[in-house]
Amino acid sequence: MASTLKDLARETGLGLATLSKYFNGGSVREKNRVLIEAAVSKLHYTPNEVARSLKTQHSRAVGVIIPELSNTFITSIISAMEDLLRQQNYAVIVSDCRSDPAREKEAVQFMLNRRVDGLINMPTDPTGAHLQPALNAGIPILLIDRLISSLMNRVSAVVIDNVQASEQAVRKLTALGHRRIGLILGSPNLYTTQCRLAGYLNALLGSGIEPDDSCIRYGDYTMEGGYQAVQSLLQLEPRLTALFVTNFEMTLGAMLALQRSGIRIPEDLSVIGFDKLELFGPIFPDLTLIHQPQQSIGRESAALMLNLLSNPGAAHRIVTLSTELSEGRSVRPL
Amino acid sequence: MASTLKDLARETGLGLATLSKYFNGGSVREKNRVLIEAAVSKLHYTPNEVARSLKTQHSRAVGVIIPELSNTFITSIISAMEDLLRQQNYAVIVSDCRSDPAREKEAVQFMLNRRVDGLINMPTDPTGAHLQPALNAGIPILLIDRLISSLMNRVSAVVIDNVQASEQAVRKLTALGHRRIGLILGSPNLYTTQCRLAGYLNALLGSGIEPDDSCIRYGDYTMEGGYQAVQSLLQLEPRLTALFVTNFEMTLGAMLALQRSGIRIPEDLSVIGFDKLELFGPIFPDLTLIHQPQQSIGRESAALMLNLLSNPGAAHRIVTLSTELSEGRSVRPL
DNA sequence: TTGAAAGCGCTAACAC
DNA sequence: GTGTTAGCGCTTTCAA
Repeated sequence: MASTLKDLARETGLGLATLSKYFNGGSVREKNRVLIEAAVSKLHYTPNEVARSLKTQHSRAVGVIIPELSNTFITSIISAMEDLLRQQNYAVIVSDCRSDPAREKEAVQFMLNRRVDGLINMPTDPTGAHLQPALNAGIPILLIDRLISSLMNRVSAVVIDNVQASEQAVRKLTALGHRRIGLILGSPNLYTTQCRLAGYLNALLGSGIEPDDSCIRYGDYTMEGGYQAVQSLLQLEPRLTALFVTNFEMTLGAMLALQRSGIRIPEDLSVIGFDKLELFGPIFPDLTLIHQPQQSIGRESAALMLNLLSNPGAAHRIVTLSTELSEGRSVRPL
Repeated sequence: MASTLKDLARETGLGLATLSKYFNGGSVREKNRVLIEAAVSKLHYTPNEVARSLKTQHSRAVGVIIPELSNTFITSIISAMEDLLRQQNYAVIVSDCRSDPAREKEAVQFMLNRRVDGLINMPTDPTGAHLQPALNAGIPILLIDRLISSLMNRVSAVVIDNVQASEQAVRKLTALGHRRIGLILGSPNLYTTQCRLAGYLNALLGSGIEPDDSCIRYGDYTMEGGYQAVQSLLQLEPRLTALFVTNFEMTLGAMLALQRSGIRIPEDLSVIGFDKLELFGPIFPDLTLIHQPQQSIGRESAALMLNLLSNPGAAHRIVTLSTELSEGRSVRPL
């Protein structure tokens, strides 16, 4: 259907090598350049990347495997990433594995069959077993948001400093005299959950506060989970004086639950939330929160992957981005 | 690096054709099947889809070009779509053109260079000029969410019945006696904006109400836009008694503005919103709204595309899905 | 600077 | 059922 280099060769009388060189930025005689360009527009020639991929053994495609596509935390990252990758002529093949390890594993094989040059993965399976085939294939792997300890030095990663982010938030509360501080976390087996818990514990211990399991809830990173966690925490005696919620959806759920219980913020309870400056801004303008730089995560990921792609020998790196504590008016001294 | 059919041939002593047949579901002698499977696992063979694509002239990839990746209305559609396409072994290559027609045009060419078998597009350029190269290439094109009138019969589409959705919402208000009904729309040049305006006008005229331009605002489909539109509409004299907001983000913005102005719903104003049952549910549980079936849009799109892909001659179809009016408590008789 | 020719890994005649 | 072979559209030696 589409025209090929052969068609161009016939049209211009030139050889394949000359044409190929022209399209790959080599220098050709001026009069041939003109000849080629005329033929290109006459025949509507466009290079066939599939053939090119087969020959060069580079698909100029990267596979992106994520746990959820309809989550703006993830898609803002992907969006920034895709932008940079496509600028370098890399195609982004996405696969949403719905937080299902089995699908995730299939997705890896799917990507390998298509011979992607690299793999970017926000992992669902915390063991990283699904990545073994990609490691065998020898393509660069980049994790985002979540590390996998058993894969250190074999993959790169872009994450935020979860321990420090959480510690900073909780220290802010302890510094103001709070000692009964509630914590709402995601699923226990997630990397980010564990780090954010560690940061919380660090902060408490740093202030000589004995951690109390009854102040901690696991809310699955969903709005519903945040809502229920708050309802459950409100039963506690002695009451909490402060609360730290560790992702966007749960913060939303928690705020709604608090609002409906008639809890005043910060008079009755100091609250620090997580993520999405731009969305919370209009909805809860006074909320103090930890903000993750999604754009930077996406850009760093793309840059790191592009670097691994063009320097096949390059050592793997872990890039840790820091978060920002955005001060609102939802926290007050005890 | 990776092993090839040739390697398998050497290992098993079989010919290429036999191996190829085996991998494409043909029948081979039982003892050869065993032989092949042993060799496959020994050599870690995985078929090279790039080579296959070149040979068959089918990439088994579809390009998805959208105006925004960090928008859950869009990504819930893509998510459902990608799921079905990957099940049929189609790769989904995404490109976020940031609502920029120039990028959108580049994205089309990018996809064509990669020889995608089909293109799915939520169009930014309402003229459809960017799709011309894809039409020339003869690959199936599927529009989602927005039609392009000049391309009728040359592309397929999956849309919701915007006129009917809007008309239904506004008729509900007129039936209850409302005559001063505010309308908040997206950008004037968008297909959906025009349809939703048409539905509004139909409903008013059906009740003998003279439309009044001063009741209509264009809010760019953003939360900020919805917020400002409400502030502007609140100045009107005589006052509105009802309001219809035509997408998710603007509904959110409008509700916040109303809440902050101390307007009681439905006592002071009847309100009907748009989209996202599941998110509004927890936030504004009593809101009456028009709900678009995103999952169905995604599934229908995938099914339609798969059909076009396997029946190259198939005629283009426009699939119109209907919306659902979810009754809350934000509307009352005048 | 240019052209001829080989080959990337696969599929699909075709002959056996 | 199986093997041989040509060729998809490109890049890349190598020689001119």
